Amino acid sequence: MSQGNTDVSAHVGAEDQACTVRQVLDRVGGKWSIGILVAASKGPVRFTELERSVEGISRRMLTLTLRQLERDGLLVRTVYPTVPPKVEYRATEIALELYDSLVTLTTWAERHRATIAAAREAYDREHALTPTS
Amino acid sequence: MSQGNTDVSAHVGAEDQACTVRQVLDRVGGKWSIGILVAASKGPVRFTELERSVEGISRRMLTLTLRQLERDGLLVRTVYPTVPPKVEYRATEIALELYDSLVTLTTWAERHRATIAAAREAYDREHALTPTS
DNA sequence: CGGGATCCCCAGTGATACTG
DNA sequence: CAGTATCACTGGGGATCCCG
Repeated sequence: MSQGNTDVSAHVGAEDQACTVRQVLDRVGGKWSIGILVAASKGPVRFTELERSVEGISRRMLTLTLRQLERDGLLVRTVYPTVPPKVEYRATEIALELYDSLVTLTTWAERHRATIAAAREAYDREHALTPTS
Repeated sequence: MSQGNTDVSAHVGAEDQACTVRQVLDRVGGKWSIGILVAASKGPVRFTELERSVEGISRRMLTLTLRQLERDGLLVRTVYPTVPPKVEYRATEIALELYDSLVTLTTWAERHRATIAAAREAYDREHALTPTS
């Protein structure tokens, strides 16, 4: 707290920040959370729509992830008691805000994509050389 | 190759964004990555220092995570061939940039901490009600 | 259609001991 | 000091079947 940090009134220390970040990561770090969030951020979406759009997800994981996101208040589940059951999932305000924040990470990745690729290549080469160099 | 723009205003589709975010998440989504990054962002740090500062981490996971971060070019490993071996880990530029981006997530979490807590409580209550209402 | 319940597998992780 | 090696465990996630 020796330094005036972001406008957020909070003056969390580095350790606390790490902790807070972890909380977010635990929330959206799941293998499918982001995909679902993305799909739902474009408007209400139905279960089977998600099943197709997220691509690769199983029914089980779709349900589980949906429940988790709903529990955290990132999605709203609406059931229409029609003859063929119909359920819609809608992203909440905070989910959309979160999505915006995630874009920051995307830009970071875009910016340094080449750098990271180079670093990996260098690392892999250096660790594949025959010992007894 | 088809894209040569540096300004991230690029029009990546939602699906691509989800994919990109996942890449970042896979990189720092590990249980210990953030903690190490935080510790290393404050200046060069030694192995045992990390072992103590990250608190809770095992030698094995420290090594593994360190290697992964090094491979991705987020950390630089420097070995001093002194009598007692000495190795220092230093966060790179892009790691510090990433850290900045992660702060965005922190602020999000701070802002909506109460909202999320309330959502959870509501969800849990609603799903614990005695059947046969 | 939209799930819940069950079984199973394996990647990630922890604990401990050994080495240069 | 800074790792590496080995073993054992856990739970995240896939597959499948069933139900309202």
